[in-house]
Amino acid sequence: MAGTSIIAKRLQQARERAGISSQAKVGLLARLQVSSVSPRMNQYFKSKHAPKLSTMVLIAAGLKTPLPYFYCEDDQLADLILKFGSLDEAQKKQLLDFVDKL
Amino acid sequence: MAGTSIIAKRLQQARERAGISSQAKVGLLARLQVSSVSPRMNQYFKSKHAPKLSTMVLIAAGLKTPLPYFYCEDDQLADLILKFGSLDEAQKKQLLDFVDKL
DNA sequence: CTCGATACTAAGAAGTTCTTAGTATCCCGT
DNA sequence: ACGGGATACTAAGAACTTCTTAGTATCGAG
Repeated sequence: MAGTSIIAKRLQQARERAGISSQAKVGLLARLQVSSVSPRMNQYFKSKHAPKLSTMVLIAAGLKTPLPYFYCEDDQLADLILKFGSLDEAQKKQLLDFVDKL
Repeated sequence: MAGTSIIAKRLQQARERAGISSQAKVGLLARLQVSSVSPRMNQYFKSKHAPKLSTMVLIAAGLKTPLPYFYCEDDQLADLILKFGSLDEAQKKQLLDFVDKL
């Protein structure tokens, strides 16, 4: 049984944000094997099992969401990670400058 | 065999930052079983195996480093995650306000 | 060169996820 | 109300991964 449920919570949020109509379709975007994608994704969404890292990399790519987002318990930091991913290079630099001056 | 080597790279950086003299001692801080901590940690540092999530949670706590840091490929974002962890609540709020205005 | 500490490896034991084969539930159209 | 399709969910064994044991290798200090 999976220890924490960080991944399940973030998967659900990312799915909602992307407006994906089923758990299984999240797995299909990650190019997981069609025949088992539905129970497998359900196991992740219900945190019955934790996906191994290489699987989580595929899912993160499929959802176009930074990998560390799915391992982040802190909601504020999760939000920051998400927004960082949408910035252009100049904005990223600005943000890093700002944090150094705090 | 482990897919990526994100974790290994971040473990090494966190270890150096904390000034810990051996791979095994990182595992001891995480309260891993003494008898197998040395090969086990070596497997993580060399990315022969990937620690399961519940183990990585312990290691992150032992190193007083945010968990998502160890799953972050992007160096800029890794840096941001690290620094976010050291801010007080007021500073975190300032940072989140700033990113929204970008 | 020897010692202690650290790094590393192979291979089987132990534990986990992944697949198969379903059932359950929800919602919509008739 | 009923049937059908889509989605959600579960048990249990197959397949695969990590974890443990039992070492060897390497490095630096004395």
